[in-house]
Amino acid sequence: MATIRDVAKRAGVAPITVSRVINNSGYVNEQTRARVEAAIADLGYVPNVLARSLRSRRTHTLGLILTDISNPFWTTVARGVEDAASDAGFNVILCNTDESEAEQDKYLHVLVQKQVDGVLLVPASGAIAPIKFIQSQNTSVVVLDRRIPDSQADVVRCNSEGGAYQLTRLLLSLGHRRIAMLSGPRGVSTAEDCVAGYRRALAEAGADVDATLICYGEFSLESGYDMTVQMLARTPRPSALFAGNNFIAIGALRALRDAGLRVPEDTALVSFDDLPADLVVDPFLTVAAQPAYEMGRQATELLLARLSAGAPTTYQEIVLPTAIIVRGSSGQALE
Amino acid sequence: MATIRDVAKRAGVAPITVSRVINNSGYVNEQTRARVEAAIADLGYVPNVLARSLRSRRTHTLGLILTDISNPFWTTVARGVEDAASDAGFNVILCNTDESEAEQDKYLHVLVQKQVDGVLLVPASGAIAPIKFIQSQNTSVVVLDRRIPDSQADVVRCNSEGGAYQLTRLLLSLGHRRIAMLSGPRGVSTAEDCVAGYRRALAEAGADVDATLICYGEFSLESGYDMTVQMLARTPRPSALFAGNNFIAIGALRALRDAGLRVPEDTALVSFDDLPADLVVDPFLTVAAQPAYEMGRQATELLLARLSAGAPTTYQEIVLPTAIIVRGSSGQALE
DNA sequence: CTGTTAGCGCGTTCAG
DNA sequence: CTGAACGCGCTAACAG
Repeated sequence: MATIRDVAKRAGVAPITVSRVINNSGYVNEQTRARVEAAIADLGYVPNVLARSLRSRRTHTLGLILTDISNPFWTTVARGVEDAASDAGFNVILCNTDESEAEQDKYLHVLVQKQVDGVLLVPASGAIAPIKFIQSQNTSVVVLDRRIPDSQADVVRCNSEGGAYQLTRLLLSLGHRRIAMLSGPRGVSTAEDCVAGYRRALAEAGADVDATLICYGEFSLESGYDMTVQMLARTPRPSALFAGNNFIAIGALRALRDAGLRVPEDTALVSFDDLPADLVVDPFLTVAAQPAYEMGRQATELLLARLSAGAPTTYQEIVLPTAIIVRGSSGQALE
Repeated sequence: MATIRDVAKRAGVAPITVSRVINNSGYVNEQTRARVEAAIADLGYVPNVLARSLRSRRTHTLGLILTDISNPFWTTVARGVEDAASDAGFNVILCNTDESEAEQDKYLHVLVQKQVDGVLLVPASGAIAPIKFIQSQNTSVVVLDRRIPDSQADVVRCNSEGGAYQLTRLLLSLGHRRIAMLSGPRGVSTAEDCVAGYRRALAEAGADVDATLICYGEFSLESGYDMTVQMLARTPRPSALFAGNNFIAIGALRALRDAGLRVPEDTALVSFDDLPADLVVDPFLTVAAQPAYEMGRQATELLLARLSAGAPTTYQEIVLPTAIIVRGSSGQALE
C-alpha cells in the first residue's frame, strides 16, 4: 500500500505537502497541487485514517447502540442517525444488544477502544453505570428513546406517557373498561411510562385500575403472545388490549387468532409504534406512532453539537410528540 | 486518558509487559500480571485500538455494504454477518447504499481508509471496478447475493434462477399461462436470474414467452406498484404475477387491492423473499424463501478464512438453495 | 519471564 | 508557499 511518503517522493515534495493537499489545509501552489494529485492517482493512494486519527485525536465516527435491529422501528431510527451523521461527514458504527446489558457493555468498550467521537445509546436498562463509563473516557453521549434516572446526560426521546394516555383515553371513550396492558420490561422507562399514561387515563376517567391487568414482559412477539394468553384466561376477559410496542402487538394478534377471537369485534387492540408503510399492505393497527427517523436525526445533531461545543454546561432533554393514528383494530364504540 | 505507559509506570513494569497482559501474548508472571491488572483497573485504562491497529496492521473489523437496510431480508443477512464476525472477535461496519453506485463508491473508500481487514459487498450493479478497487488495496472481498460477471472474487449467493424456475412451474401447474414477471433492475444478477428461471420453466412447458410481460424495475414498493398497474392494463390481463422480491410483492398487493382484484381469486401472486415471521400475523404469500441469515454467516466465515489463509489460489462460489413455501396467494388450480 | 529499540502513517510545531 | 523534526499509542523484533 502506498503511503503519504511514497506519494511525496513521486511528486518530488515533502510528505507534509501531500497532507496539505489531501486535507485542503494551508496554502499549496496550484502546480504542486496538480503534481501531488497526479501522484495520488498513479499510486492509487488512499489515506490511512487510523494514523490520521491517532494524530489528530478525532475519528469522525459515532457509535450507535440499540436494542433490536430486527425491529423496523429501530432500523428507521438508525437511518435518521446515519443520514444526519453522513451530512456532517461522520460515520456510524452500529451495535445491536438484543436488550442484553452484557452485550451493551461489550459494545461500549469496543466503541471507546475505537475512539469514537461520541455515542448514541438506547440503554438496555435503567442503570447509570454505562453512562458514567462513557463519560469517564471523555466521550460524549446522547441517550436515545429511554430515560435513565439521575443520569447527567442529554436525552432525545418520545412522549410515551402522553401517547399511552391518549391511546387509553381512546379505548375508554369507546366504552372499554377492562383494558389489559401488555408492556415491556420493568425498569425500562418507555415500558414504565406506558403504564403511567395508562394509569393516568383510567384514574382521570374514574375507572379503577385493576393491577392484575398490567403485565410487564419483553418487547418481543413471543412475550406479546404469552401475555395475551395469560390475559385471555382472566374472567371476565378484557375487552381491549394495549400493546407496548409493535412486536408485542403482533404476538397479541396471533394469540387472539389462535383463541378464535376477532379484532376488533371480540377484542380491541391498540399499540405503540407503527410498522413502516413499506411492510404492510393494509394498515390495520390503531397506534401511537413515534417519529423514529426524526428521533435518530435530532439525537445525532445534538451529539454533533456537543462535540464541537465542548463540555455542556447543562444537559438537554428533547421530547418528541407521538401521533395517534386510528385504524380498524380499535373498533367502534361498544353498545 | 490513561495510556499504556501510565499503566506501566504505575505497575512498575515496561509498556510491553502491559501489552502482553492485555493481549494474552507471551509469558507473564502471575504476580506481575496481577499488578498490571490492578493498575489497569485503578486508572480505568482502555486500550487505543487505533494505535494497536496501526502497529499490527490488523483492525479486526469487517465492512458490510448492502443495498437496503430497511428491507428485513437484509437486516437478517446483517445479523448473520454480525454473529459470525462476533464469534471470531471481529466487528462489523455496516454501510447502506440504497442501490446507488455513488454511495457504494463512497463507502468503499471509507472502509479502505479505515483499513478494514475485509469487505462483504452486495454490489449495486454488475460493474467490476469496485471489486478491482478493493483488491488493489490488498483487502479481501466476498461478494454477497449477486454475481459480478468476469470478476475474480469469492461469491456467496442463492439460487435465484432455480427458485424462479420452481415458482414459475408451480404457477404453470396451477394452469396459469399469462404470468407477468415483475423483476428488479437490469444488470443486477438476481433480477436477471429471476427472469432466466421464469423463461426456462415456460420454455420447458412449451408455453410461449411473451416478452412484454417481463418488467424490469426496482426492488421497491413503488416500483412493484407501478409495474403491476402497467401489467393489469394489458389485455388479456395476466392471471398471475411473479414479484422479484418482497417489497415488489407488497407494491403489487396494493395495486391489486386498488384495482379491486382479489388475491388469489382474481390474480395469483408469488414472490421471492419471505417476510420475517416476526413481522407478519398471517403469512399469506407463496414465496421462494432464501436463507438470509445463513447467507450472511457463510459469507463471513469464508471471508474470515481468506484473511487467515492469505491469497486464495482459486475463488469459491457458494450457492445456497431456496425453499418454496406454498401459501394462499398462489391459489388453487384454475378450472 | 521481562525489557529496549524502533517504527506503523500521519499531522502538529516551528523554521525557513 | 514549503519543509524537518517530532510524537500520537502501541507492538514486532530482538535481546537478555
